[in-house]
Amino acid sequence: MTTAAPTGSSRDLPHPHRGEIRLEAVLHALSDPLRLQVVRELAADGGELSCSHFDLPVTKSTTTHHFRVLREAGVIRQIYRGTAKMNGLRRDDLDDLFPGLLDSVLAAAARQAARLGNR
Amino acid sequence: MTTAAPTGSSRDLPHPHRGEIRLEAVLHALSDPLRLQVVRELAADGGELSCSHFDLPVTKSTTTHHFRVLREAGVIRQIYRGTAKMNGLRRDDLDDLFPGLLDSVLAAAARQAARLGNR
DNA sequence: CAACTCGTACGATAGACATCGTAGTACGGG
DNA sequence: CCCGTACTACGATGTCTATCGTACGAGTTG
Repeated sequence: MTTAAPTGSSRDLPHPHRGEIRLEAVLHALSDPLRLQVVRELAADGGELSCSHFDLPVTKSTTTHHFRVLREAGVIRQIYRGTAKMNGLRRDDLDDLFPGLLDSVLAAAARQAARLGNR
Repeated sequence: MTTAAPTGSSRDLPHPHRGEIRLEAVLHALSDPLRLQVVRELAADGGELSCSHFDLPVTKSTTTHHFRVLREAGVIRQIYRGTAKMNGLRRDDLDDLFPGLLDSVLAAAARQAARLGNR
């Protein structure tokens, strides 16, 4: 299935180059509750998750929109793998540009979730 | 008589209680370039600065707006001192709620400023 | 090929936000 | 007591954003 090629998908998605990632855009991307939740799950998983894995309380159109915001801000990397689109955190790039930032935000999110009664 | 009250000012500004500060609101407040710049200057100073100390490329109305966003997000504390309004970072509260977050953001901002040619 | 799944594109809409200008309020000093 | 300084309040405006619905495109599989 799909031979052994690296998912020779022809559909490519535009990602900002590492040097183009702006702190303000990253913070803005993370300031939305749904997007922050997505990032938390991606971080917890550590690997790649398909868009459909997330059960967000919005329509698919809106989900697409949020994933694009995350991708264009440089927070996640998206690649097509067959019919699914896989999402992964750009940990390497973010840690290189802003050391400790992602971990602090994730820790803060976890802390707040615990404080407010995580469910 | 406010006896030994600190600057017995009668004008009080509404601040969120420590437990009401939301991570998303903080991130959103910091995602604006002007507000991030203000926070950086406040952090660098360490103390309190008046609104008029900042030379932002916007009108005073807009400046007022940005300071209110920062205050309502719980990032800064504002108090009237005579005719001036002094602004200070809520380091204690932020560090307690989200340890390391503020420092990471400040470090990231400094890093990006250096990378993009700070002037 | 046809059907199905996954996700996109586009258009619409309501709300939020950054910005301004003008008019007004609070304080302190001459 | 009047004026200047510092900041606010309000209204207007253009832009951005989150959301939806419907129609479509790309892959996989029967």
